[in-house]
Amino acid sequence: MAKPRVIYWFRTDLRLHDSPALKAALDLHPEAFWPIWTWDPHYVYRARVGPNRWQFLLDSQRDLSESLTKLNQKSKLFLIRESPQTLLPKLFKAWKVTHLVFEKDTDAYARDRDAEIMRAAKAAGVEVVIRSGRTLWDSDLLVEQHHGKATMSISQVQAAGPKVGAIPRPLAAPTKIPDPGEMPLEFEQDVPEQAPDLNAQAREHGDRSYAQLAGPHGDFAVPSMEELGFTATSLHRGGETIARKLLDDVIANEEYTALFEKPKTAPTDFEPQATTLLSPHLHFGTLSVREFYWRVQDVVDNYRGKGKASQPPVSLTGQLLFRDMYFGAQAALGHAFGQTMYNSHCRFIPWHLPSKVDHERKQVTGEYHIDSDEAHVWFQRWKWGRTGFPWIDALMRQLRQEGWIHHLGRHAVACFLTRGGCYVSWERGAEVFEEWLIDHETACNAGNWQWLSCTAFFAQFYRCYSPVAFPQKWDKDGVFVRRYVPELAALDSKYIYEPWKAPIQDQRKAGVRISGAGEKEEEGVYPKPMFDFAERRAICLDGMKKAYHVGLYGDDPKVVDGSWRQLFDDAAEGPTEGKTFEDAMGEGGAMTVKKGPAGRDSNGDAVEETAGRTKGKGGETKTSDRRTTAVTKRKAAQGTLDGHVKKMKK
DNA sequence: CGGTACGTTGATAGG
DNA sequence: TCCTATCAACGTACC
Repeated sequence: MAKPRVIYWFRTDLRLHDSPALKAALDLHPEAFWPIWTWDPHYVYRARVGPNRWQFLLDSQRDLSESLTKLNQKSKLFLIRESPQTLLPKLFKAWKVTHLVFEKDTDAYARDRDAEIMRAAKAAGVEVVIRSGRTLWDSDLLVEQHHGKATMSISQVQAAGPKVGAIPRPLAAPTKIPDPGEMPLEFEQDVPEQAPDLNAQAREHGDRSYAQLAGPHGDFAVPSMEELGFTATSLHRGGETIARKLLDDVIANEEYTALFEKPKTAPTDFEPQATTLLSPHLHFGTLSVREFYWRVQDVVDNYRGKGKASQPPVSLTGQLLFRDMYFGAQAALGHAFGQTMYNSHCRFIPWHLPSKVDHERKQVTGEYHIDSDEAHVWFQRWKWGRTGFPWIDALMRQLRQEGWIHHLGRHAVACFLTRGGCYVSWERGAEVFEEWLIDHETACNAGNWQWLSCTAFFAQFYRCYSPVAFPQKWDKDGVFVRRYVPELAALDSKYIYEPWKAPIQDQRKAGVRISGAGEKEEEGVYPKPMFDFAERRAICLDGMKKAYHVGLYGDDPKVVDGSWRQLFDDAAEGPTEGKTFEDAMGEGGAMTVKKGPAGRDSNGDAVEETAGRTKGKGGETKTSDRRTTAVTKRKAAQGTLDGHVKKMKK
């Protein structure tokens, strides 16, 4: 029998410590061992990845590569620039590979990709070895122990997890690795199609990373930011070395580790932030989640200090349980988990700016309908931190610059965009997070957006975050706002969260004018709030109540074919303008993407929104005209309704 | 079936 | 500063 010639395919596990898959690969005692990374065009062009996450990835790859070289001078992370689906079959042959080893990835795209790779490996006579290592428990086994259903609450995870088994103690890092074999690349490179490149807007020039299979110097090196055309702004850097140092620092502080309660940490803290900043390392696998778990758990078990150690779900280990919960939901629901349409667990709410859907594939296309110009403006102002609400704007600017905001900050901006302000689809917000977060994790992002928008996991929509009151719990003087919205740095504390209330003299004294709608950045000017929050909150609350009463889910035939509109017609209250959109879903067709450009968003190239460039559709229906009028009237009535109701009750 | 307790992180008024 | 009840009210688990 031939001696094992093993490709170890790094993907979600850029580390040497505690990697079950890496251990399995080395336990084969390979004659040749190639640690590789395939530069996947799906990630480069079709996923939304902003400059700061690119920087974090390249950091992580370089650090791993150096660590591999320390174990064997001849080895490194060999980065090959081609789609794995086309590349790996060629490598199997050219390098006489006997085994392919990788860590299990339950993301919807990854499952499709890996199934294809496994078919190719079978055809080539290559044995595939897969190990779970990304979560506390194998997500598929977790689902199995939860009776084959999506894990939708933390108690379900706490019940099903132990049935899968005890969380394994971390494995040691390898102390040596075998030599790589010869690496002939005597085959054609399949150069990927760039378009559509969802990251084109953020690049300074076109992507150049596919110039050669082994990179511009033929040395299998990690691409540079320059090749990709990005400039990062974040100081949060990647790599296993940094991850382990961060973890050591957390663990060294026994009190912090043992007493940690997430809801009590301050979203307004910066330098240092109130939470661990380890999430991006979990995402790239530069830190093992099980190692994190046990290092924390050992501190908790031995804690004899003041107070009682905190417990899940608020404790540090509780945070990891949530991560496994979202992974379990995604493992059970697949592609549908990342969208409303066809998602059996996601409530249908007639949000503005709904996703366009390819009904053949039952997947969203990445584009969206502009059903309301007003909502679209609100969305853009939210994204770019110009809503006129300093708390929201500070968070969104911190997110763009640093790629990270505190969990409760994410709650604040997510609630504001969806059920507590703009009534815009959670999918729009999730896309912005996907692009800008350095710790973006598909499962957690989709899950958390569903949670905050009260479409799944959480239903108490009447608990609404105020952009004025909420941050004052931690930061009365608005130090956080002054840091990220420097226009307001000198404003008196009593106006810091509501600058529109500052008298002209106070504005002048602070060197800022509260004026305009934030169309463009102007020295010394901060926009007026884009709406009356109390009024919007009431309208949204009413819309949520109505939508909950109707009780549709994303996989309901009425949602899919557009006939849901009839259910909202008569008693429609609040923001059901969603139904004015000239969406072809109403005809039940899969033609949502096909209709020609026209309509009101044809001039809307303000949609710098990645796949945006939403081509609208012409042709308002009679119904929608009627609807628009009705809604306008209703809006006016409701603005005052909230106040009246309250006063009457008192 | 009915009632009740609970659910990681709301806002507000009042003690 | 910290605690409580109220606001108007969600779904789920469990007795």
